[in-house]
Formats: sequence, C-alpha cells, structure tokens
Amino acid sequence: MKSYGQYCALAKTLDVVGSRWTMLIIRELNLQEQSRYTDLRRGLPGITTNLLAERLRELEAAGVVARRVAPPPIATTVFELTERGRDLVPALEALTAWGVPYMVEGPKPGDEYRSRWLAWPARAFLEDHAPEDGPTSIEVRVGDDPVSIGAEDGHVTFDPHPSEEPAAIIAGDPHAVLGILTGAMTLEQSREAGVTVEGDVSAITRLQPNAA
Amino acid sequence: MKSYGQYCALAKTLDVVGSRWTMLIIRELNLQEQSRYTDLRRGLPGITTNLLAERLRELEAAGVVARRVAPPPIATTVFELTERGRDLVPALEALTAWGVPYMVEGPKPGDEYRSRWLAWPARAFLEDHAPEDGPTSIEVRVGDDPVSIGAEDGHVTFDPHPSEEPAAIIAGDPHAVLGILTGAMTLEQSREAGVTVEGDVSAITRLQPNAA
DNA sequence: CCGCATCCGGGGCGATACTG
DNA sequence: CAGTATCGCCCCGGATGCGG
Repeated sequence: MKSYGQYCALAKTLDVVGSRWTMLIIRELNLQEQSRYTDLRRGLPGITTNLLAERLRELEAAGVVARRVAPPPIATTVFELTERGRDLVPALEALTAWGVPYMVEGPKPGDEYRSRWLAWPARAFLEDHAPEDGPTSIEVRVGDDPVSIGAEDGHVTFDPHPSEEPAAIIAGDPHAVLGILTGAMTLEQSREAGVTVEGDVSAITRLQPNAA
Repeated sequence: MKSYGQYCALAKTLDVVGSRWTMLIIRELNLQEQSRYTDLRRGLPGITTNLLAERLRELEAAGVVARRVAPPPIATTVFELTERGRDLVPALEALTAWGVPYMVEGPKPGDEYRSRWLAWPARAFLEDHAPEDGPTSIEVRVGDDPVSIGAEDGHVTFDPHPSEEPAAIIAGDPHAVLGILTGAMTLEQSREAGVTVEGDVSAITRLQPNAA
C-alpha cells in the first residue's frame, strides 16, 4: 500500500496495518498462536490465496509476523505474531468492541461465521461465577469446527479446538449462541431460537453474565 | 468498500472505518470538534477532494459523522463526530500509540506535518508538574499554523489554535519538538537540533515528562 | 495436501480540472 | 467554500497452475 506520507503516529500505523485484510490476519494469529497457511485461509473466508501470501510477506517485513519451520511431527511452516505484533492486541480489541452493536443486529445475508470468532465475546462478557466447583468446559458449535470455552479458578478460558469431555455442548446459529454469551438472551429464549444444549446446563449458567 | 461478509465484530468495524483515509478523517474530527471541509483538507495532506467528499458521505450514512449548517456568523457547513463516532476514540488512540516507535525514528523524506498532530503526544506524555503556578500556555509551531498547549489545575490541555499571550513560544522541526514532548530530548539537546524557544522556559519544563 | 506464483478483469483510489 | 466530473492506474478479487 502507498504510504500516507504523514509524520503522524496514526498514519504510520495505518501504513503498516491499514490495508485490506491485514487486521483480520492479525485477529486470526491472535486467536491461534501457531497458525499454518491453511488455518489462516479457513479463518479468513473471502480472502484470496495470493493476497494472503502477500500480506504475510509484508507483515513479516514489518516485524509484526514471524514465520517458523515447525518441529518434525508437524513438518510445515507456521506463522505467529512477534512481540511487536502482540502489541497490536489493544487496538484490535478496541476496534472489535466498537463493532459489537453490529453483531447484535444479527448476521447479514451471506455472512460467514467461525466458532473461534466467539473468543472475544467469550472473554469480554463471560465470568466464572462458581470457581469452587472446579474446572469445567463447554463445547460450542456454530457451524464449523467446535471450540471450547472453559472456567477454572475464576478465569474464563478459550481454546479454538474441541474440548475433551465437555460438561455441556451448545450448538445453533451464531446470532442465538452469541445472545447467550452476551447475556442478551436467556437459555430458554435461545432454545426457541433453535439452540440445542446437551449435558450439564449449569456449566453454561455458571458462565453467563447475568447469572446470579 | 466491499464488505468482508464475516459475522465478526472486527470485520463489521472495518466494513465501516476500514477503507483508506477513513480513520485519518476521524482523527481530524477528533482534533477539532467543528471542522469545515477545507479544514479537513488542510489536515489531510494527500487526500483528494472527491475522496474526502465520498468518505464524509459514507461516514454520515453510517452514523459516525454529522453534517450541520453552522449558525449565521460562519455561514458554512461543518462536520463533527456523532456520539457513535466519539466511541471510536479509544480505538483511534490504541492505533496511534502503536505508531509511536515510527515517530521516534523521525520523518521519512517527503512526510507532511501539521502542528495539531501534536495533540496526541501532548496529552499522552506531558504532565502539569506545577499546578500551583496557575494556568499557563505555550505556543508550538512546526511549520504550519501554531497550536496551543496549556496547563491548568494539573491538567494538560490542547487547542489547535494560537494561544493568546503564550508564556513561551517553541518552534522547530517536528522530530525535535516531538523529542521534547516525549522526554526523549532535553531542551538543550533540542536547541542543538535547531529548536528555538522564546519567553519563559519554565512554562515548558513544567510540562516535560522527566522534569523534577 | 500445503504454500504459494501467475494471469486477468474490475473497482477503489489518485490526480487534475471545473462548477454552483 | 464545498464540492462534482473525468480519466487512468494500481490494488484487489477470482481462477488456475505448480513445485515440494
């Protein structure tokens, strides 16, 4: 991208991360520390492969992303954020927070969705209201690969992979599942919206923002 | 700009403010509450007039910017941020903070500069170390119209207009003046870098981050 | 299959000129 | 002062190819 040619910190930032898709690539690398090229493609529906390759090269040159050759069992190159790249997370979160009202409106026709994008609302809205019950986890599916939201010692955790032995499994369309996570919907309301829950329901209410 | 088509808060944000020049327009409107079209053009060197008009239309449609017909003495339309637009300021500041290291390196050849862009570093780095001395202000010039940095009751203020009766006037190239504001340079060092100071020097040291 | 490189078409963007 | 109009280019989207 062409530089703005302005001696201003904001313009300098946008010179590096202001072009199309760039911040979304940072999002994916923040959600999953070690990402392969194909992981990124799956998490970035709509991006073209040439553009992804070009952006990764630019971000590497800028010192935001590092490329590593993974150890033998994996035998592939992985991408990860550098320290400087992780410094972008506050900006990433501020931009994300601003978009929440658009999420409340629900998806537009044709909008893609990924379970792992629940990471931000999970960490922002959920709380562990019953740390004394010991660690637990629930599995969430909104169409693609399941993700795992956990509670342990009062902290809420997020893992973009399936749970082992989840206490509960929640599945449904993104808008309704998000409604549960943000507290905009009760479990009963979400059931009417087509959300299904298997297992121990209390593992979910334990995390909900409005739970007693 | 084309939508990313992702049901994700970050993607939704970028659908609105992710296109070129948009965040810089928000920056200008944040620096000066009521901006005329030509004010914006002056603060956005490099933007073309058609693109500025188009962006303002888009931002107005998105509810981020409001267009008002100014009261009779001015007789012109002014642009300002809406409440929703002001909600972008945290994201703006986070992005700005990330670019500070590039400022430390100094401007690239051809970089434009505006005094009012000092607002962020002024508010981020300066402190009022002597509120008991009463209100004061200094005028800063780095090439274009002067701006005013003030201290009052322990707060640092910024006004993108000339001071009335400034206690001191500081002028020089952007990099050196910025060095003073961030504490990376002492007044003596900046003088060697070509910065000139007129008036009461203590009005400046009162504000510097490393001052005793 | 993974990680790209290449080619092509369209639209966002840059530059200039012009107008109410 | 506050834009509109026009043209050209390059970034980006879409498809395919290709070496490891």
